[in-house]
Amino acid sequence: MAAARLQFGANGFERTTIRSVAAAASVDPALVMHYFQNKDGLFAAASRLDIELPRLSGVAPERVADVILPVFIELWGPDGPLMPLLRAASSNRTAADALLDVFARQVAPALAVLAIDRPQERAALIGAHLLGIAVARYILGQPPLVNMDDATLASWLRPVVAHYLIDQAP
Amino acid sequence: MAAARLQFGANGFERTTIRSVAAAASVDPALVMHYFQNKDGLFAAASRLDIELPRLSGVAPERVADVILPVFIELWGPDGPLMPLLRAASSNRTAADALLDVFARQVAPALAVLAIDRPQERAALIGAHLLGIAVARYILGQPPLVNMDDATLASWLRPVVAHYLIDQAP
DNA sequence: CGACGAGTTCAACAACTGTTGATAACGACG
DNA sequence: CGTCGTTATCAACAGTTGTTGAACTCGTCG
Repeated sequence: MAAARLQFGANGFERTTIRSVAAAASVDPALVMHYFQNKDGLFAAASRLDIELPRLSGVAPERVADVILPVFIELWGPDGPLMPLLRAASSNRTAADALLDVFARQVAPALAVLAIDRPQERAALIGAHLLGIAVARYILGQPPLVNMDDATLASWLRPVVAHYLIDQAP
Repeated sequence: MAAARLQFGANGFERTTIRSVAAAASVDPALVMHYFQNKDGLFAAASRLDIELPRLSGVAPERVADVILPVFIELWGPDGPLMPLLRAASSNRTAADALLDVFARQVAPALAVLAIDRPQERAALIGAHLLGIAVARYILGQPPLVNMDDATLASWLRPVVAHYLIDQAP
């Protein structure tokens, strides 16, 4: 399981083979098939996730970025549970849907309680921004974002998140 | 070439086979190999891109979003030339580096002329946000973003881009 | 005509993939 | 003791993939 998570997260779905996962676990490939029937089964098990966000109700909009960012980094970081899904999602509809589901079920509602209107749109925009930072920072490895420390990143994001939550909709 | 671009963009690197590209072009697979030596060669040729951004010098920061967005959509959209690279980048270091190169050479300088300081950081944040919207809208297919029309999206982005360009750095 | 080179096809190789069925170890339990 | 279920391994299959080298077509030029 740990080996599968590691390889799916690092290499994506197609480039991780059942054989390589089994080898990393010092186990026969057929054993992996015995527990999870499919390669899809293995992937599904490896990316099963029950993330929990901090309660946001009562948090001032200007502080939301500071509350969210640590959780965000833990989830999306190189070893975070969402990395396999994100890597796979770019060429796998099922993984993409799983990601959308996580967002719709857990992230959007948490943000929506603070939005003054159009909660879905506002949450989607915040989510897209964070997603972009995850891709740029952890997949592409863009230097300015990799080198930026988390506190600075939070400072940049603070007014943007607040804008998306409470500024007048266009 | 058109078939290759289409398939790389829709399915990513690993899931497009030389055989399927050749078949789509009604051609023998060996012919594809004859022109581009490798599958990598084919991919490189398919994602060779010389994008051109509109000149931004003189544009008011609040208008930058409106100027950039049409170009952005054309580049990152489902059939845009950057989609193959993005899909491949999630499990392919070379593609990721190619994307970073495009950004560093073409996008960042265009944005940097308007930044009041720390141009790399500011450009990277804007780029990450747009990247996130591309992933959420065109790869994941997140409903609120898919359904949002471009003008509304521009309105949301307008103050954010301006903030990243000219607001005081943290 | 004959040679040539570009365009194109054919058949095949070697490697790797997901997947399967048979089959061992082996402790638990009656 | 014998049986059972779990844990594990082995060898092998069928399909696909990137890649290769030989060969065929055909218009051009000498």
